[in-house]
Amino acid sequence: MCIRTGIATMSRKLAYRNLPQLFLRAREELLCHFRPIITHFGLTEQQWRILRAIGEYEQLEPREICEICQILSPSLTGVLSRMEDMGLVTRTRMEEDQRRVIVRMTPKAEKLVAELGPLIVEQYKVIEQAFGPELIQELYEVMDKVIAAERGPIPQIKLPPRKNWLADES
Amino acid sequence: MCIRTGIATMSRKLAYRNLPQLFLRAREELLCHFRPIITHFGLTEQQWRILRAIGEYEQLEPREICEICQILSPSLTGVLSRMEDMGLVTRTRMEEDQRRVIVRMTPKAEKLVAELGPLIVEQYKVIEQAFGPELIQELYEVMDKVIAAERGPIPQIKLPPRKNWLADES
DNA sequence: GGCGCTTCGCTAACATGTTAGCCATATAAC
DNA sequence: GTTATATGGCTAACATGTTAGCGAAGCGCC
Repeated sequence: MCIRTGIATMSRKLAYRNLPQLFLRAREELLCHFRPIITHFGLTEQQWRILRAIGEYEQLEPREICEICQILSPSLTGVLSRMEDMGLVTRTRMEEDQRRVIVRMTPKAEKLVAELGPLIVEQYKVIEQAFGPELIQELYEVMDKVIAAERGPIPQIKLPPRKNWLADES
Repeated sequence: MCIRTGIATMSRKLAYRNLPQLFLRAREELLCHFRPIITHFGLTEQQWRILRAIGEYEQLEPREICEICQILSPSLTGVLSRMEDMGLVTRTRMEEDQRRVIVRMTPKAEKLVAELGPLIVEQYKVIEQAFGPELIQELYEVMDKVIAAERGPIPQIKLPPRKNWLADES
């Protein structure tokens, strides 16, 4: 039962299996327990992801944040400038390379993280108990196989010539 | 190596484990191989999800689509009206209950699905081979445990009184 | 019939996702 | 040195995600 939607997980299912969609569902199944905490502090999911990442590395460049937080560059531009306006981060151009930028936390953001972080950990423990530590362990292992595995490039199937579906009025 | 970003999977990692983020990554790891197919036909991810769902059930109401496709109601409103403009779906109010709506595919959309669907299946097989059928099987099993499991309600931790972080200039 | 309550889809306002492409800077080739 | 190329962050345009709340329609109760 999800907090946000109030929907008991899936009354109607799809017959076919769909891994990306399962990942989406599973993500939401977890996230809906963290979201209230994050929004309570006036942050968005992405803003929290970014703060947490900077907290790990002291400072990061936008490219690195994109990679670590799974945020595309054009999105990040907006998120960072909003966070700058909120007084959570600072952006400084690098001396050596005028293209690059360094993103750091402000003291205010550090205090926020110091207060928010432990609550996330606490909620995580609650969830781990509810799911069962074995399942959580199993999840980490199988997800690592998906993400960290060394695979050759996956071939892309050939696509048929493009048809103008939108114009087709038949 | 992801098609979209061109980034070899994760050069910098986070020390802490983060399941929601792992799900996000894993989802992208798969989806980036399907996205080119979907966009080739002028559809978005969500539009394709919806067409595929309607294809299963013949007809659906918006609520049901929201649940099946993991799309929130306000998003769906927009997606559906765009799809209506594109001539892919029709929306009809129910006679018995004037609040409710029935969404159906147009013949054009059916042709599109008939052409697109097999390509997705084909690409899926390629991916399954690359990942290894055992891993895929393992994924389905563990994801089912996460999603379909009967769990009691997960308690929400107590939150501290709200502080006005944004106004705090210290 | 009137009243409170719920459900359903919707709008509004804002944040983010997604694609394409621009511009300045840096780097490599010549 | 000058040119070509690559890189990093950015803008623009559109689609979707997210929260709050509205208005009409159904439902139960009196």
